[in-house]
Amino acid sequence: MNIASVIVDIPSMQVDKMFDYLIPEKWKETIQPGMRVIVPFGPRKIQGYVIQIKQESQFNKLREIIEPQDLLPVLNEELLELGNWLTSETLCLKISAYQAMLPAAMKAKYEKIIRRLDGSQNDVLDKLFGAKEEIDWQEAETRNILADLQREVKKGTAEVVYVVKNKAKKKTVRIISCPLSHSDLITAIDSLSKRAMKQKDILQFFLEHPNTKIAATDLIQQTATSQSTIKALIQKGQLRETQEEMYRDPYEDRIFQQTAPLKLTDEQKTAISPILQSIKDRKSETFLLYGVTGSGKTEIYLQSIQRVIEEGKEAIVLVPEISLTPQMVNRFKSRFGKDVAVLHSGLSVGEKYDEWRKIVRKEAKVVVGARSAIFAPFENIGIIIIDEEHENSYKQEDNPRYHARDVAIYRSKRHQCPVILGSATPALESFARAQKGVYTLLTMSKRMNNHELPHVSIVDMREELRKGNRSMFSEELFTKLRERIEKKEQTVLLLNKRGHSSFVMCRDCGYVLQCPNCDISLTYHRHTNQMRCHYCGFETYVPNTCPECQSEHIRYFGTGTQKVEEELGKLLPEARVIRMDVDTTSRKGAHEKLLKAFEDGEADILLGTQMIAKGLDFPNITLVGVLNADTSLHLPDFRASEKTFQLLTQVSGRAGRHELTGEVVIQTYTPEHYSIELAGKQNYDNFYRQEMVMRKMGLYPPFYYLTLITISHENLMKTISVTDKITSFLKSRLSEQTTVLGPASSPIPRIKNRYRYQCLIKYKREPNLKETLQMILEHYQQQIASEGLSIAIDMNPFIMM
DNA sequence: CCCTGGTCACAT
DNA sequence: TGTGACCAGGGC
Repeated sequence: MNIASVIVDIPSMQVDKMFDYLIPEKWKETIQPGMRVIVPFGPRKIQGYVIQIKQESQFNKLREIIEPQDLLPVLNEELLELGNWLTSETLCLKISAYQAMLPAAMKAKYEKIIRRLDGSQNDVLDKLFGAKEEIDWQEAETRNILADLQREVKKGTAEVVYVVKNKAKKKTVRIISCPLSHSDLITAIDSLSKRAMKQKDILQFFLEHPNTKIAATDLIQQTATSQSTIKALIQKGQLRETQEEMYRDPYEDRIFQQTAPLKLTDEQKTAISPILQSIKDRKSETFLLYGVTGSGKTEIYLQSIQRVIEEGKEAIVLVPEISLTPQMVNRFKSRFGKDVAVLHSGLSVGEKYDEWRKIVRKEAKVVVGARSAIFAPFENIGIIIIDEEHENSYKQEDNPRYHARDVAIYRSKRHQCPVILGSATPALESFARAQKGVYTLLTMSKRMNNHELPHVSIVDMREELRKGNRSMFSEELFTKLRERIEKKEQTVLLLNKRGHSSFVMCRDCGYVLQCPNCDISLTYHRHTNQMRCHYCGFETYVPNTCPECQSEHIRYFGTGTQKVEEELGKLLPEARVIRMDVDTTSRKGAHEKLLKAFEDGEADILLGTQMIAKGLDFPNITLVGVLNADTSLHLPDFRASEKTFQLLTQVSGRAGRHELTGEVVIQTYTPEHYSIELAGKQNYDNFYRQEMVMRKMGLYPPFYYLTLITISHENLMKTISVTDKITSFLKSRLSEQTTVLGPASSPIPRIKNRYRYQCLIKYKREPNLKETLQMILEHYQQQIASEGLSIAIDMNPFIMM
C-alpha cells in the first residue's frame, strides 16, 4: 500500500481526475485517505487530497508525495464519498466539492520565490539580488526584473522555488510556568539582587500559585511586570515558556444562562413524538415541521437534540445566515453550553477553522451554522435540522451548486437518522412532498400560550394617492405608528428591497444611469454620494446633468432605508429609529449590536430590509409595517409570488409574540394579488393551492424539474452561437415531453463585460440528462479553458438570474 | 539572430 | 491553473 490517488487543487476539467503518487517510506504509516498532501505537479508544487491508497498504478513513472499537510485526515470516509456524490449530482469538479466541505482556512495559498544558488557569482546576480538570497515573484514583477531573473534561472545560477502555504494558522499563546520546587523558589527569590523588584514579584507569584501555568499576557497583567522581566527569568532557567494552541472563541466574552427544557404544549408533544421515535429506531426519515411563527419550533429542535446527545450522537442544525439571528445561537448555547460549535459567515476565517476543529476533535456535539455546516465532519449524526427550510440561502449559487436540504437527506441515509425541515411557510416543493408522503408532515397551527396571530390590514396605496397622501406612509400605518410611540411599544418597519434598489433617473427623458460593464442600473449610495454597481463594483459620481439629454432634472429615485429614516425624522421627530441595512450592518458585530439596542428599548422603530424579517423575537414589538409589499412580486422569477408570501408572513410573525397583541400593516399597490391577500390572512394552505395551479400551468417545480444553463463570454455573437448550439443539441437529445427554452438573454444580460445567455430545461424524467450535460461540458472544455467561455449548469436553480 | 506574443498540450 | 514548447512576425 504505497501509492496514493490524489485529486489536485486545480479547478479545471482536464485534471479533474485522480493522479497517482508514491508514498515515501517515512510517510507510509502517516498518509491516509482524506488527508491533504503537497505533491509535485509538472514543474510546481500544489496541494491535493488523498482519495485512496492502493498497491498498484497503471502508470509506471510515479513521482513522490512531497509531504502531508495533516496529521489526521480532514475528510473522513463518508465525506470523501459524499464529495463524489456532490460531483455527480451538481456536475461540479471533484476539487470544488471537497473544498466546499472544508473551512476556507484549509485551502492552500501558493507563493513563488526566486532563490540565488549558492556559489554562483556574477555581477548581474549581485545587482538583482543585492544582499538578499531570494526575491519574491511579486516583487520581481513590480521591480520589472522578471525577465532578467528568468535568464539567470536558465543559466542555472538561480532557481524558482514553489511554496505551498497553509492558510490555517493555529492561534497559540505563550504559557509561562515555573519548574522550580518550593524551596528552590525561595532560594531563587533570596538570591535576587535588591534592584530586581519585578523579577521578585513574578517569582513571588509562582510561590503563591504553585504549579501554575499562566498565559504570559495574564502574568504581566497580574504582576504589573513586562515581557523583558519574564525573558530574563526564562534565560536564568527559573521560568519555562511553552506555546500552547488555543481556540479563537467568538463567543468567549459572552455568558450563557443555562436553560432547562421547557414544558411542551400538547401540539408540540404530538409533533415531537414521531421525531423521537425515529431517533430511537435509527431511521432515516424526513419530517416537515410546518408550524406558524411563534409555535415553538425551536424547542422541538432543542429537545430532539437533547435526545440525540443522550444517545451519544451528534446533531447538525442549519439556520439561514446565522449572524442575523444571534438569538438562535444563544438558545443553543444556553441549552447545550460548550457542546455547541457555531459556523457562520460572520466569523473570521480563523474562527471558523477553530470551530471546525472542535467538531473534528469531538469536542462539540452540536453544530449550528449556515449552509456549509451541513458538511460538519461528524461521524455519528443523530439528527439534522434545517430551520426556515424555504430560505434561498440554503442553495449555493456557485460551484458546487448544491442545496443543503439534498445533502442533509443524503447524509441522513448514511447515518440512519431523521431530518427535520422547519418552516412557517415551507417551500412549495417541500410541502408538495409532504402531501405526497415523501416527507412526514408535522403541523403546529397554534402559537405558544395560545397567543393570537396578529391582526393584518392591507392598505391599498393607490387609494392613498387618490386621497392625496403622497407620503410613503399610509394614514393607517402612520396613526398606528404614532400610537405605539405614545404607548412606548415598538415597531418594525420593513422596506422590501428585493429586486429594487435606489437608482438615478432623468425625469425628462427617463434615462437611468447604468453600469458600463454590466447591464443593470447603478445603485445610489448616499454616504459616499456615489453610484455603484452591485455586480462588478464599478463606481462613479452622480451626474448633475443627464448624459442623454443634458437635462438637469436628473435625480435619485426609489426608496432607500435612509430616505425612509429621513422622512420619519420629519414626520415623527420624537421617534428613535434604528436603521438596519447593508450600510449599517457591514461591520462585524454591528448587526448584533443594533438588535441588542433595539431589544433594550433604545429605539421605538426598527427600520430595515429583509434581514429584519427573520428570527426577531422581542416582546415589546406590537406593530409591523411593510412599506412596499409588491416590489418583490414582479421579479423575473417563477418563485416571486412564493418569496413575497414568505417574506410578508415571516415579518408579520414578528408582532405580538408575547403578552401584547400585535398588528400588521401591509402597504401595497396590488392588494388583489393572491400572495399579498393570503399573506394578510396568514393562510399558507390556500396560498399553496393557488400557487400550485400556477406552477402546474407554467411547467415549474414541483411539477417539473429545472436545469438552467448560463453561457457567458465577452463576445455577444459567440455567446449567442454557443447557447444556440447547446440548445439545439439538447433538443435533439432529450425526450419529447421535455421543454428546452432558449437561447434567451439572461435576466442580467451582461456582468463584468461578459454577455450572458441561457437555456432552461423543464423536465419530468430525463435519465440521461446529466450524461448529456457532461458531454456538452467536455465538448466545450477547450474553449472554457482557453477562450474565456463559461458554461454554468445549475441542476436546480433557485434564483433565475 | 533574438525577442515578443500567442496558442497549445500536459501534469501521475 | 501554470508551465514549457513551439511557432510566427518584427526589429536589428
